[in-house]
Amino acid sequence: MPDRAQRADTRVTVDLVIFAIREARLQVLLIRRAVAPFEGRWALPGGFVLAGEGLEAAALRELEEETGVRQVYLEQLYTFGDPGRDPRGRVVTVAYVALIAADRAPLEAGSDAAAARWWPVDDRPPLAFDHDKILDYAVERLRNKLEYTTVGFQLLPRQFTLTALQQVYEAVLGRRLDKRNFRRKIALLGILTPLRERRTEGGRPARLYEFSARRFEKLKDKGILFPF
Amino acid sequence: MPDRAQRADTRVTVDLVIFAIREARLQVLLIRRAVAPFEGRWALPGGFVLAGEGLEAAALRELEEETGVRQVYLEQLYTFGDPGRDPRGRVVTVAYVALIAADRAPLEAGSDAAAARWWPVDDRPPLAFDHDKILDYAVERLRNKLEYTTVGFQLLPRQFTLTALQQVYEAVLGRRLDKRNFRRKIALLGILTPLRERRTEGGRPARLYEFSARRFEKLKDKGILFPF
DNA sequence: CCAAAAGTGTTAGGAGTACACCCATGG
DNA sequence: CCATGGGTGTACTCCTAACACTTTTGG
Repeated sequence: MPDRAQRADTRVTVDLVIFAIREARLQVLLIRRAVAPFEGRWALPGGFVLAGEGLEAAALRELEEETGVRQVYLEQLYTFGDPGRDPRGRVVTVAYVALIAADRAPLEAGSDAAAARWWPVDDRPPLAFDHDKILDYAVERLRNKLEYTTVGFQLLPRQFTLTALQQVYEAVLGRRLDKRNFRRKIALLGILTPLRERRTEGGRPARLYEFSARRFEKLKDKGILFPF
Repeated sequence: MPDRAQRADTRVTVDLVIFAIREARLQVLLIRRAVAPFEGRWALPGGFVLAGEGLEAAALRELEEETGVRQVYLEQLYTFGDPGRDPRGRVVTVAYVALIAADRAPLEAGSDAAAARWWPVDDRPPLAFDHDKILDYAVERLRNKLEYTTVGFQLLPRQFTLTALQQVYEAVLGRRLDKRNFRRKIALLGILTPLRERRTEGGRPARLYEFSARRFEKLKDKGILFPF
């Protein structure tokens, strides 16, 4: 039987990988650490789980503290607990992924001196702790989930154009998609409600759409998904 | 800032969902609890993570303690940390899924009085703690993974017949598959090495095969998977 | 009338599904 | 020779991917 020293208590944190599409790229919100260890390095936002607080509740609390946003898509990613991942002692962290719509992303990309800013995931600084590993895994999961769920809609405002939707897929997957094939497949799913129009930059005005969760429920039962 | 009482230390456990195919059914290894809470109830095997021990290392250690097997497929499933999930206090558990080949599954299905036995997942007793939720989620994940990875081979001995492979898929997915279509798709993947023959029960001798990991590596790069 | 982005169909190839009979062995 | 499980091919449908031009607006 393990004695008390062996099954020592452990500190548990949650870390957040907060994604948004900005400037047609997949970006992640990072915090510059003000204290040791890794002082001055960029890191994923996160913090300790409080007594009597659920893991997801802790993640939501941290998310609101960092960004001010609520009611966002949040999903548990993985739990990292290697001894030595935190030089201060045994810390197990439960990583979560949050997706924020572009129009709700709170922070402008500031100067390098800012304490928090968005970074493109494929053009970012080295991170503190094992956060590079966590972020890489989050990107991989997001790519996979994009193909068989509706998480892509979480990265858009409520009303959006088909081009904007396609740009989300292209930004996350990191490759171009064929416009006609993309539109046909989306249309085939029948989960979008067309609205009125609105012009944007440059050319011909684009029709706006809304995601129809009701229709999607029926599709999920049939196992119909997002094959891009 | 949270004070000491708020970010109280927490005990961290690992719980194991150990699957095997026995009697052509998907079964799970359960332990009868000898002590409170939930004394006499069946539960997933598990235990505390030791000081200085990684999470996966703890899972492997528990697995070997329970079953004596090593070098099995092991994958982190999800982390459960609701306050109140354990009446003794705050316990966060990291759940793992292990897959054991039928010929390495150590225990015979014993009497009800045994401390550990295999149960069919769809015909099992109610479990202690939140273990029903954990097990249900594990089954769901296994079903999904079966369709786009090679985890199915982990549930078979090194040498197996195509019928045995098909039975694994049928047991996990819970539905019958067409024999000709199944064989064609497996052959198309080209990841099996045919061996010599061996008869088994009843009729015509069946050819044995081995899984060829080398060939599979190439397929993974191309995104070719298991579409059943 | 020019620039800019929106919108729209057809074709060819590959994958999935449904389906029934003969073969090799042991007893 | 019979019981038992092993092994094989075809036809139809549907999904995927490749591919280029016209339309609508603002300036």
